[in-house]
Amino acid sequence: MQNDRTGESLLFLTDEQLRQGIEAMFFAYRGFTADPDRILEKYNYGRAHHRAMHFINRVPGTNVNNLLKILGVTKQSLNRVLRTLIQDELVNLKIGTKDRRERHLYLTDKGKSLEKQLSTAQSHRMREAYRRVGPDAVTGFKQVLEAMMDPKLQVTYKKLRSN
Amino acid sequence: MQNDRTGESLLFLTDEQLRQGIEAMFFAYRGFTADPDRILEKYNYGRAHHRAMHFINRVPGTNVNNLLKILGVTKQSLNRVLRTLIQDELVNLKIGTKDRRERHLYLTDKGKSLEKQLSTAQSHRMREAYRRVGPDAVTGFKQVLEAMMDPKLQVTYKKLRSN
DNA sequence: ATTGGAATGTCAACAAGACTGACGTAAAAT
DNA sequence: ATTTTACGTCAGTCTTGTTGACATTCCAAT
Repeated sequence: MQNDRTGESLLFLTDEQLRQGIEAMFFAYRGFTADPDRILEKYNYGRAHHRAMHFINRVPGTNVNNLLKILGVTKQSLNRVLRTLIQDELVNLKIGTKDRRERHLYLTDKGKSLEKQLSTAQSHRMREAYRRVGPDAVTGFKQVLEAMMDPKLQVTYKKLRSN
Repeated sequence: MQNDRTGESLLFLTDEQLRQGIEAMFFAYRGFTADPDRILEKYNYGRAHHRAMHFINRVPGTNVNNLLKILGVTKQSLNRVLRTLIQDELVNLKIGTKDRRERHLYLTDKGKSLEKQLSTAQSHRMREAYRRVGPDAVTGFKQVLEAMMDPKLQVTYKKLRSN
């Protein structure tokens, strides 16, 4: 017997249904990163560079500490990436005026251009997926993802929305 | 029939909406892997071991080549992981009877037990998320993820469902 | 029966990207 | 004056991915 798709049926979610969700996440994430990865390879950058650029673009002028919290890596790990991005003039440092210990991060025009290229590629796949499944599915998609986040990251995620 | 707002509203998908989707994937994937990662650490295994065990459990008796296609890594990379899993007696090899070049992979009882532990942890988070958002959102979630996969992986994903 | 190619394993070398630990410097806060 | 914070950096390690080269086994076609 099939479960009817009412609220009650969620109490009887099968292992199989949950496994499908797990596998969907796994395979979809591969697709999600595939297009930017191809572009990054040409410039000898990796996913770590992409993520840094994405969030520097999203929160221009962020300091390093804030970026660390968003990315969830160590400062040593981020520093390695930032160093190359600054050397290659994709990212600019500005020392804080109020607190001169802080470094504020900005994308240069060159950085903005690459970031645009990457996000366009990534968005394109997402836009296509959205188009195929329709707006209601998109709403559900975002709701489930948000509910799967760690509480702290959920807060971070919501804060980004209000920028 | 599709929602009649479909075509229209999607034409106005803003960069902002797409960016939110990108960030939701990024943050949610962190949550998705967080619980199993904590368990794996105790046994000195990594995500690669988890993935291998997951799919060996899912497709018992799979040969190496098939597993390689699912995982999308090189045989050398997989081999390193399999070697430790076999040494630790989590995975069993059986040489094919029909084609004796092939190695068929199975989880041992010990392997099944760890896999169960990992999938329980991962499913728990997903079940909670599903419960909070309701069944319609879950449907949308899976639809978008499926639409985001590379076509070949989409086929792989569907094949797994019919096991 | 021989041979070509497929499936698999294995060695070596390497790189990205994560980690920990330790240390240094500048500047803000107490 | 001292402590704390923000940031950078050096060194070493680990996982997980990569290429390339080579060996073994053995099915299948000639």
